[in-house]
Amino acid sequence: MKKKREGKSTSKIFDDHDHGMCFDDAIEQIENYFLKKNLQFTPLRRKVFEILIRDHKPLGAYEILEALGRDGFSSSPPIAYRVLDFLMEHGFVHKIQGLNAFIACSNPNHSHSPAFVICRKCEKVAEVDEKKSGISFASTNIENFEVEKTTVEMTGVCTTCSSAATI
Amino acid sequence: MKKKREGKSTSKIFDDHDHGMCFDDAIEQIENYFLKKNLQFTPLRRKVFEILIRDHKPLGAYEILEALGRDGFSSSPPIAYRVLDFLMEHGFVHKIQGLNAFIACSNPNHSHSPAFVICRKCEKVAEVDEKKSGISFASTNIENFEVEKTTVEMTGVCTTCSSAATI
DNA sequence: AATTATGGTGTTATGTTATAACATGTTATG
DNA sequence: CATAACATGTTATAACATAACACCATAATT
Repeated sequence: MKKKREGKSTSKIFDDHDHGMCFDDAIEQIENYFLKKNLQFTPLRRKVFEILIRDHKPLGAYEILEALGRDGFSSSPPIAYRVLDFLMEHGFVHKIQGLNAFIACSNPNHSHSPAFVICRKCEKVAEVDEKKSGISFASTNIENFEVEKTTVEMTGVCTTCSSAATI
Repeated sequence: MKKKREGKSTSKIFDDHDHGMCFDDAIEQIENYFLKKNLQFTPLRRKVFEILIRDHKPLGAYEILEALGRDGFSSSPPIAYRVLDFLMEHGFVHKIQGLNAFIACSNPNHSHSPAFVICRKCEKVAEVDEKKSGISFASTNIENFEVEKTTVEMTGVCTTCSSAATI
């Protein structure tokens, strides 16, 4: 059995960017980044990133694998997980813990501590920044602990879904 | 192969409560809550909660199942997952997404939006409130979206682990 | 040029986490 | 008693993730 990962939404936070720009910009950014860092932006890595950025929605590792298979790449699990780990290390992909899914980063230049808004009905996901989320990371500073990474996910229902349906 | 979920720490946030009190209080609280709500605090549910509260550390579902088996309960997966879902619904157990593990709530009276501090070395977990975490949920209010649940996890290294070792 | 090291990809097998579907028992209610 | 609602039990399988090792290309070293 398969979980669905699809849906439409007109909620602002999910649609407040130009997706065409988003795709081109993102590809260019990642290319430049890897060039500068002397890292290989191989066909496989490019393909995984393209799969994620073109849908601009969270995909499970096995969905990515299917897409890779359709495009002539190997589709055994380690392939996807390795590339995803690599892209996550460099901040171009994030994992949505609540969905066991992966999504292309919306703003590699900005926050390294992204927050996500997840509609549990349509499973659309928006990456938001401090101001939009109302969550302040400003003083994330805990006694006797060095925070390396923060996971912030807000699950709920977007207006589109809540106005459309029952529970 | 099995992941370890153990370790020691003297960091304040991990040890700033009296565990004896914690156990007794928690049992009493959950009993009262279920009584008031007319819900059954069955032997199985009690056992699962006791397993979690006595260790006071995150346990995987299958670790809980082993413990249940040792205590004469069934140890097939749905048993644990159902009870955990039930206890989570009522706020007595939280899931630590970053560890795929479950932990007893430290303060059922307080925040419904807990934040967790997770040491990636010893895997100790502390549930913290807004003030301690430096994260403010005060204005968590997103346009066109109704937030139902927040997940906040801060992963890093506690002082004990960082002073003890190499990476 | 041969050797070795490194990094990327491929493959098999298996480990780990979670749920579907259905059966059985138990308690509350009409 | 009948029946509904809830709790637990069981089997099977789905979904997610990693270990371990093989192969090939390119870079660095001799």
